[in-house]
Amino acid sequence: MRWSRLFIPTLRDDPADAEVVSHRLLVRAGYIRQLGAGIYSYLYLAQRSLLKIQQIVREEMDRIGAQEFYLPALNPAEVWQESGRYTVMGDNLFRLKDRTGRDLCLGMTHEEVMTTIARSEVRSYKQLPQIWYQIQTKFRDEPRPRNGLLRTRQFIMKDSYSFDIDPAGLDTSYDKHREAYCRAFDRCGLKYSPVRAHSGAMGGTQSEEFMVMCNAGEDFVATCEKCNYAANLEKATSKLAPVSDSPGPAAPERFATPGKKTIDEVAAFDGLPEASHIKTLVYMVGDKPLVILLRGNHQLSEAKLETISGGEFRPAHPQEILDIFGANPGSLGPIGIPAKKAPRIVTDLALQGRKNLVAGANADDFHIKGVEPGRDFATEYFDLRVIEDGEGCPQCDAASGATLKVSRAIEIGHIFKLGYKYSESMGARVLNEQGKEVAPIMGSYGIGMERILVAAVEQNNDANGIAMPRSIAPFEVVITPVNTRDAALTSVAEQIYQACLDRKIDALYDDRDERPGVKFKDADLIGVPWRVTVGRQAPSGIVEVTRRSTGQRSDVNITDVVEFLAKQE
RNA sequence: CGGGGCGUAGCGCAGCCUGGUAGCGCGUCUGCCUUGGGCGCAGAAGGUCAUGGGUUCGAAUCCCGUCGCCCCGACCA
Repeated sequence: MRWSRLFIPTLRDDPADAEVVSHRLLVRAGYIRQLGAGIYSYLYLAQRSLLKIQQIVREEMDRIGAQEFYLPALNPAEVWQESGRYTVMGDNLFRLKDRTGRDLCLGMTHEEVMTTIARSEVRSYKQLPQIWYQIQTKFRDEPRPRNGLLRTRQFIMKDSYSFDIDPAGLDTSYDKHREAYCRAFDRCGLKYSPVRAHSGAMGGTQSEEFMVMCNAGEDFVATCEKCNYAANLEKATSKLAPVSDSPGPAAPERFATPGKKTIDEVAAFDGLPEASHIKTLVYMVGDKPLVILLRGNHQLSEAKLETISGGEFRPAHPQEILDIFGANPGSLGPIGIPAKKAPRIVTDLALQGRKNLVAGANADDFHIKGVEPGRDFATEYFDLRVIEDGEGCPQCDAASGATLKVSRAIEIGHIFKLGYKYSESMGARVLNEQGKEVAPIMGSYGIGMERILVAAVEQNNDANGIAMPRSIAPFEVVITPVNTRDAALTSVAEQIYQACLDRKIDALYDDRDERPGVKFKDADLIGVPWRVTVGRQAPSGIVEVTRRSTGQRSDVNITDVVEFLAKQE
């Protein structure tokens, strides 16, 4: 392509409304323009890049035997009502009505549509396994779109769905996806890590996210510095330093704590560390209260709560708390809850085996000391807290001193064993070898296309702009004659450009009548990985090749330059 | 949904407090010049000041409403 004929609207200044690097650079480099909140137009450069990303993903999906479909984005509401997600997804689902008043929605993923196809067409275990995928636009009415292409309301996703006759089959489909994802992300030039992920209330048995560590990310990942442990913070566990409690009294003792409500106020008042206090939280699961006990200095993980709550939950309102406990937040505890309420009490593992603790007395301005879980109240134990940076790795020997580091990350892909949720709820059935009707077991697997682009820019940029990995760069090479009015230079440039095309190298010919500085700046900004500068040495048969990522330059004979370029990364 | 900020030329911004008919830099166009890192000179075009209402002789400026966008939080298969 000849740059003089292209629409590449680069900007000198950063756009005012862009914060994160990738957003700023993609706008400045003329890849994208915003149309509305969370809605972007992908201009020529972004489209070229995204098409390359999609092609890589497509090739890797095809390699594992997956079959590409093209499915409707516009879905009848009934399909989503059947799976239950019409209500579960709440306001995140874009909803609309057609002229006759029928309810429709815009697909945010395609479990429902895929399952609809499977249930009406797949009859026998002999037809399984199947892996079906699509690379299409998805719609989500995000409460808060942000960070350029990172979180948008319309985006391109590769999503695939596997159907297997049994869990072993699902394992195979899942593993195939894992491999395909690693290959695809490697080919895209990303540094990423698969991490254990929270599988949500869907009842999934296993789930991994593919994460790219960078500050623009919205997710948090805990990684071990010494082993391969890596988990989403929603899922991460840790080893805590053991706490030895003094024996304390034989039975809990009530004491006055006038005006002390928060853990740190009570701790300062009674002189015991925060870790010797019990934090009491109250949630409503449906219309039933759930009491959650944590160590005073620990944080509740709502993601972990979700796996044990058995339903939709929310923090209890002050009035509900008063009704249950007869006391206000700040003085709540597991002992002395009015018997007729008898709420379920769950306790974080960090409190198991502890004694001589302080909890609220369920009377305003009073606490109880000498509390021992198990002895003084009955409870179930679960992992319920959010781990913190610097805690011990759950996988390493405690003696090794290996600690976890919490970092921000972008989720570029997610693989997920769905189980029977959709096949059950939507009535997909096949006959097994015994002639018995069974629900196929499903997996669902997603990759965010724009997020690969975003992650690539986040990982590969400098003060001059983007340094795109070659495999997904809009162009692989830019040929830059230093002076377009010098026919000796332009004829060499033209010749190299044509030779690149013949050699199937994606080349951009910067034939603009601009000063060299302008061309260099623009080439650096848009991130073309290789530049061939046709300048002062051209008359003696030499051009200069510059690698964008490192700035490294080599003088190359004009006759060799195309082969040289073909060999580089 | 709660909190904060912003909306003036394609982009970045000033002007608003203290009302008097809109300005700067970059970009764009024309001509000259220049050609290895956003060069220089001269000239030009380009604005319903987000929008609706109000106050006023007069509103970008003051008041009220609405819309949009950004950030923080809540939320996020």
